[in-house]
Formats: sequence, C-alpha cells, structure tokens
Amino acid sequence: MGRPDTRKAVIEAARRLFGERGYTAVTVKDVAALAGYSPAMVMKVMGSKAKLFEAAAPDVPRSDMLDGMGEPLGFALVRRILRRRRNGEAEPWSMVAMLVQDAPNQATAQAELRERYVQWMAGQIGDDSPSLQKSQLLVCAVMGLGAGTRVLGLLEPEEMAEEALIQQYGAIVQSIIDGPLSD
Amino acid sequence: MGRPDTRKAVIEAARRLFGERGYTAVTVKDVAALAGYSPAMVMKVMGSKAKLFEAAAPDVPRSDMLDGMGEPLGFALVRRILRRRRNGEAEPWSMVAMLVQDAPNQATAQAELRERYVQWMAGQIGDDSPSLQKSQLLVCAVMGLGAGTRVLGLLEPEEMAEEALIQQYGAIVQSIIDGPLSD
DNA sequence: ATTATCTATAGATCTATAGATAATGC
DNA sequence: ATTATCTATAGATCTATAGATAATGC
Repeated sequence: MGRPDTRKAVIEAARRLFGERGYTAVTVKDVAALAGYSPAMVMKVMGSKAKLFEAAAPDVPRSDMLDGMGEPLGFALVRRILRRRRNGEAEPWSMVAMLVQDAPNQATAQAELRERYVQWMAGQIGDDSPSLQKSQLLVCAVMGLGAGTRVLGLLEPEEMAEEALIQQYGAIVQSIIDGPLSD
Repeated sequence: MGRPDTRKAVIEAARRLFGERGYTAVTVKDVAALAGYSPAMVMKVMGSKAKLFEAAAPDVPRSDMLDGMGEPLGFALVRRILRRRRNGEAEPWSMVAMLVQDAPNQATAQAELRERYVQWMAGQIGDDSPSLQKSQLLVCAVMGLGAGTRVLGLLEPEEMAEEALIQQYGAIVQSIIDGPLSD
C-alpha cells in the first residue's frame, strides 16, 4: 500500500504543514495536495490523521549548532530566532506550545516534544554532564522569546533594535547556561 | 433577542472555555451547555462564533498585583505561576500563544492580546514612565515559563524545587525589571 | 496478478438559520 | 403583542472507507 516514497512525501508535507499551523487547522486534504496525492492515498498509507501527526512530529530547530560560533550559545540562540524572523522563516519555538495543546493526543505530544526539545538543548550546551534543569530553563526562556516575537508580534525592530535585543535577552539566556545549577 | 443577563452568561461561559481550550476546540454547543442555553440561543445573542470569541477575550491574569507584596515583582510573578500550577488552576500565560494562533481572526486577536498583556505588565511595573521594551521582554520571559511548565510539563517539583525555581527564574525576570532600558 | 492510486460517498460534526412555542409586559 | 428561547434542519466540512481503475512486475 503505497511505495515507501509515497509515505515519505506524505510525512514530509505533513511535517511542514503541522509545524506551521498545528494539528486541527491542517486537513488531510491539505497534506495530500502538498504531497501531490489524493486524500484517500494519505489515509491509506498512514491509517489515520492522528497517526500521520505522530509520524510527522515537527522538526527541532535545525541542528546548525555549528554556525554562529564564536558567540556564546545564549546569544547565538537569540540571534538565530531574530534572523529567522527577519527572513520570514518558520519559527519552531513559537509552535511548540500550540502543537502540544492542539494535538489529538496531548499526553503523547507533550512527552514527545518535551523530550525532544530538552534533549536538543542539552546537546547544544555540550557540557560533559549537561544539567537537565538548565536545559528546561533554557527551553522556557527561548520558547518565550519565540512565541513573544512571532505569535504576539512583540519586540519588532522598530520597538527594539535587534542587536540590543540580542544583547539583553541573550545575556539572560546565557546567564542560565553559566549559572551554578546542577541536578 | 436575549436579555442582557443571557448575553452576559453566554460570554462568561465562552471566556472560560476559550481560555482553557482555545477557539477551535470549543464548540458553540459547549458554550451553550455551560451557560445553560441552547446553541441557537448563543447564536442569536452573539451573531456568530467569531463574534462570540471577540466578545469573550480571555482574562488577563488576575489583577491581584496586591498580594505577594514584600517580594519584588519578578519573583512574585514566578511564584504566582507556580502556585497556580500547584493548585491545579488555569494558567493564562500558557494560553496566550494558542489563543492567537487558533483565533478566527489572527491579526485581531494578536493586536488585542498583545496590547492587553503588555499594558497589564506595564501597570505591574508601576514606574512613572514604564518602559514598553521592558514590558515586552517581561511578557516573553513570563509567557515562556507559563508555557514551559503548563504545556510542556517542564520543571515539575520533582525536577526542580519550587523555591529554587522561584529564586532562579525570578532573578531573571527581576533583572529585566531592574535593567537599564528605556524607550 | 499485485500494487498503487483515485473517485465517490458514508457518517459524523459543526455553525447558522427558519420557524414554532413559551414566557412576559401592557 | 412582544420578547426570549427552543426544536428541527440545511449546508458545509472533515475523516475514513469501499470499490473502481491504472500502473507495474512476473
């Protein structure tokens, strides 16, 4: 039922749309159209819309932990969010909450996304024994900036210069990283 | 068409439900049931579900800026969020993003909620000339904690002691308030 | 012959409206 | 007589399935 390619294309289309609009606002028809198939085909290869959602858990922010080096992580994280805003790119951090709240199975989505984002953050810190507390605090702070800027439209460049924002909010994020916490 | 009381009861029920689940997940039938009327009555007094949503813009966090005094605002904000979690109460800060993203008219909802929350925060600071930058940064930081704890389930008491969290995240929030910014 | 894909449609919701009934005020 | 409220239902979507057709492999 469906070549592996079909399945892959469907999941990829779903990942993109769910990541942009959440679960409910995206219809099977939308996903099918983007993938270039009929809605029936999507159902056949995935079984249900809920299963499609689970298979298409949206991307963690790009693992480009490489770029922006030379700058401490806290500042780099903020800078990347503002760069995405400037370029009109999607902002994963602004969608996390909606993806959980709108998911067909909230508990599953919460566990999945929570784990994913916290672990990703721990990996970014790159300590020998990265503190889970630190990672979770960072997720809060970064998610707040993502949602504030992209969902509420706060801190637009006219209201606060990008560089000033990077310095101030970056310092906050960095202070969590440099903080004295351990598990 | 509907006594003023009816309208009030409907809006109150809607405010509660929308504040808990967002727009799409709440049906006119749900609101009607909670208010004690038929769905048709809700439609008659409000015109449409979208108009009902606009009339029922969810509450800003309780204007209990009074309590918790003796403690600086930054810590008090964090403390209140954790108290609501402990008591199983609704967390407005965790719903802001979803309310905007899921609204029938995103632009309207964004403008309305943005203004509301930023102004509320400015009022909390209580400076003679409260900085809008500060308020917006605070909204980001506080919203991040609300969403992180209540939507993603981060920083549960077993993972980080409440008081320690208040001290650390509270210090962050407070540092924004005490910071050198001005508009 | 089997697998991939589509068309057509059932069944479930949901918003919104039309028209009937019940309650209230004069 | 007018206002408040309900029942019944139209019309629009949406997910999911059944069954038909087209493509592929032997």
